[in-house]
Amino acid sequence: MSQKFKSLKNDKETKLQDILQVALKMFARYGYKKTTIEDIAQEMGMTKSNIYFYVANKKDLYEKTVGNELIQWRDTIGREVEQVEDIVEKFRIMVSRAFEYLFSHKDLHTIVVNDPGIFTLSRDQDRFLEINLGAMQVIRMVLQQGVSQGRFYPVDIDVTTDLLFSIYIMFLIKTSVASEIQSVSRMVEAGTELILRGLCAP
Amino acid sequence: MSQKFKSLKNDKETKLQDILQVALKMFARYGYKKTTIEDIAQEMGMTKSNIYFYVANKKDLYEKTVGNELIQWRDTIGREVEQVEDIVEKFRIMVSRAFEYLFSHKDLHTIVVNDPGIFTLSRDQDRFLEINLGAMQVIRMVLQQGVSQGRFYPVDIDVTTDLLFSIYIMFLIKTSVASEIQSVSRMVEAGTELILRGLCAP
DNA sequence: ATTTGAACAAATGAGTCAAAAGTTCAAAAG
DNA sequence: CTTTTGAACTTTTGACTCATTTGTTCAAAT
Repeated sequence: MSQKFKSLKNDKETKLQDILQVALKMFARYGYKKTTIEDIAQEMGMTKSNIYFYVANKKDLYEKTVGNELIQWRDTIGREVEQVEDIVEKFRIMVSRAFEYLFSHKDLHTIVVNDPGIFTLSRDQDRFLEINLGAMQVIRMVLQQGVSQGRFYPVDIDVTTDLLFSIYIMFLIKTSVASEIQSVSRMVEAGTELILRGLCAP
Repeated sequence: MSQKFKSLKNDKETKLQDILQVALKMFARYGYKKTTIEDIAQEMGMTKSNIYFYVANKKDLYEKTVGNELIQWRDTIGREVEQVEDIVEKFRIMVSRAFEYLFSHKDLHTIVVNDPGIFTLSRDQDRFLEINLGAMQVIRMVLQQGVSQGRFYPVDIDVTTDLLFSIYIMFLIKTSVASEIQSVSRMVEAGTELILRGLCAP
């Protein structure tokens, strides 16, 4: 029975994932407003009322769709960072791979461009706070390792994590504005080296 | 005649300044939409049509009002920075005084909170680009001095100026969101020290 | 050079309405 | 017991009208 229960849950979770993939394409192509539940149901070959078996409402569907992508993004970078030995190199990889990921996932990138509210500098209007707290955890780990290894200055971990995450979001906002992508990547590079110099103890 | 011309221009400029001061109070109190040209004219003791002798239209009045404040802000900080000898202290003063200024000018602060578009990370939707380019000039000067004195690493001045200005705007956006003011000021302090360490050559 | 009043133009808010989209749920299907 | 459906219900949207307010212009007066 536990077996059956689990397999059923898996089926539901799998179909939800299918829905989220379809929704991702739709939202990227038409935007939130122009995409209807019926559109997505049709593409899935089901009726729109059935969508409500998987999500609570349209907004929930959208947030599950975007949130799903953000989680994969975060976890991918987290895994890649873990595999790097040297702490300075780890920091560089964390930054560069995070930006590369966004550029190579066009649907997510399009959604982000059309919905600037996804990245916000104000914590209390962050619709993906929980996910972002996890992303901050990646930064925090790197700082902690650097400090405990004696490679970094003994900075205040919490404040510095907030600071670096805010700078990261600032760059994401800048890259989300279609124009000026070239100048931003130069700024990211310069910023990474400047901050690494500021972090590293002599 | 040159004398007369000049005094007349001064009168006009002076009255424009009066209008901008009245408009500042009004816009801070009621916001852009709820403030009418008639409100301001009445407060000035003139008719609304006369306002158009000083400004082109309502939007122009608003931008002159805000722009005027931004220019005073920028110039005040610029003057204060000039008077500091030591380059590191100069950098610290530039940052701390810029934030203190905003907090001590409540009308400007209120307007900024109600119109988040005043501070934008996207250059091509910056309504005050010209003024902000001047503000960046203050940063650029400090960087140039630091580098030419050999106190700072020979960083790329243009890219680093862009970077620091973006971080500055990021902080302004965060402080414009009523909440979390305390945590932001700690981040500004931490950020200033981190960046100074990254800038300073050993 | 400044100011005004009167006239004109544009924007706004309230109200109506039908169509479209979102949502619920009892019953059917598997 | 899980999943799906069709039909009914509710909410939102967009198009339209209309009176009022607000923004803007300009010739004439100060």
